[in-house]
Amino acid sequence: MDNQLISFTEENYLKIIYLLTERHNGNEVSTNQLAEHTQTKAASVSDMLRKLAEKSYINYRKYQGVRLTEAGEQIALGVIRKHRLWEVFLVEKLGFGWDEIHDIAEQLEHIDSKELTKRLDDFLGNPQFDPHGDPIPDSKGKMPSVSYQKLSEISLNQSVVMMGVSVHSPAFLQHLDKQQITLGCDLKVLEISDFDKSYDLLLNDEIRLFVSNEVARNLLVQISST
Amino acid sequence: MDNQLISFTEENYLKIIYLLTERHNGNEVSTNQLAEHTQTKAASVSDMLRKLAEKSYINYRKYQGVRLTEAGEQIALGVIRKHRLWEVFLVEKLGFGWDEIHDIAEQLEHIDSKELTKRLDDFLGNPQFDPHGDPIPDSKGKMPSVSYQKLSEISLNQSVVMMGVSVHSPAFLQHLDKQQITLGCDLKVLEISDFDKSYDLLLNDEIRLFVSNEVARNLLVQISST
DNA sequence: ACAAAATTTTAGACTAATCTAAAAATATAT
DNA sequence: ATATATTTTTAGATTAGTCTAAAATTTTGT
Repeated sequence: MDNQLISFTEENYLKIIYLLTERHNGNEVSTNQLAEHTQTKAASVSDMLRKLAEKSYINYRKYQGVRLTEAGEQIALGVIRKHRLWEVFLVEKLGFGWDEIHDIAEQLEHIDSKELTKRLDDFLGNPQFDPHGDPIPDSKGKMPSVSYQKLSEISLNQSVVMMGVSVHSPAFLQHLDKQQITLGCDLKVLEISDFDKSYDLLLNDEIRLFVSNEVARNLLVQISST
Repeated sequence: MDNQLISFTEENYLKIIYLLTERHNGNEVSTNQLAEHTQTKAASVSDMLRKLAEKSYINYRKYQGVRLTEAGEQIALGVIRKHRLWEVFLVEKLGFGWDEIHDIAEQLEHIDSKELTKRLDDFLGNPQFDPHGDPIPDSKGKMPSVSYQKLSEISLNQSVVMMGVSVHSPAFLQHLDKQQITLGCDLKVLEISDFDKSYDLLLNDEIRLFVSNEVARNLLVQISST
């Protein structure tokens, strides 16, 4: 519609490169990591990287991993923007659970229409965060700044607000649902077990809750301002 | 998501075969017609028809044109259902004009998630017709029955309700917008010119309006019950 | 520091969807 | 009714994205 020059597949690679770079604090992404996340083999990734480098979407030195160029990053951010806006739509307007939306948004993120994205954004009230707490880039590709900490880095007796998750698997999200841990809820660290580093929490000043260290490492929180 | 077995492209062919068959009152669709509507060449269509026949989505005898099987029709109706539901969404929820939605719906119609379609349908209030007046098949593939006539078949002094269009080009739709002819409006045939068969109409019992025979042939109407 | 292990790239092949050019079948027109 | 025109199919290529197997490069462990 707005852009005939880049394929569905290329968009996907650029998106994944962006997200993995972010996860590695800006370090290069390796071929094998990409193969894992694109559900393909390393050989296929090598081919695609050659192609993306040719089109100047990435900086690529053989055997040395890969980084997005400014052009590549803008495309990645556009795809991520659409993905997260559609996730908001699916949850806020259609009533999906946060554990059900990823695969649908993976499809919707490639719908190509600037006008649609703009109107969807307005329809949703220009949200800054998606249902998992991930920031939504604006139409210029600017990310809302976030400063989350892992719950596993919070000290005893500290109260925090639940702001996001660093794992998006349905299993993890459903686990949180079962414990009534939702975006925006209040958590206070009552005790950290010496034995297994599991957390004893107070949820919303009411309910005692135990979560494993695995859970604590994947919950993103912010120190309460109150 | 729900169906790995059929490609985007195959879905498109089946949809187009359905719509052309309908337009030809159930007669076979020719290779050249398909080439025109798929924006490809006859040779490519021949290949695809062989493939679709192999998968039992169509009945195909070389040189004799093509017709959908029950299986093919169900797939076509599913795609058409999604296309028309998304069109309702774009107009009713996002405020698009009826002339702006076709190309976006062409993309959205291939999003594969039964649950999404179901929830979208509910969100929109289970509409029976899209913004062009076309009927929306239900989840079982059943089309709401319609009995429209062309305005060009209506006799003098008859009052009718505007129910749909048989051409969806932005130019035609914008032309109707300019004349304030909208779905559901009231039209009375005041005079038909002997010279060029153009129509002198009364719109909503208020406004005199002249439309060409070309327009009259592409407006679908129903005799007013009042 | 260098052999072994791991990773990455290249080579060659496959599939889906498309194309052009040529051959085959059908339709048409005097 | 038969020559001509039109339509459709086949043959042979092309491109995007993928694969396996083998070669090249980098990393790791002692």
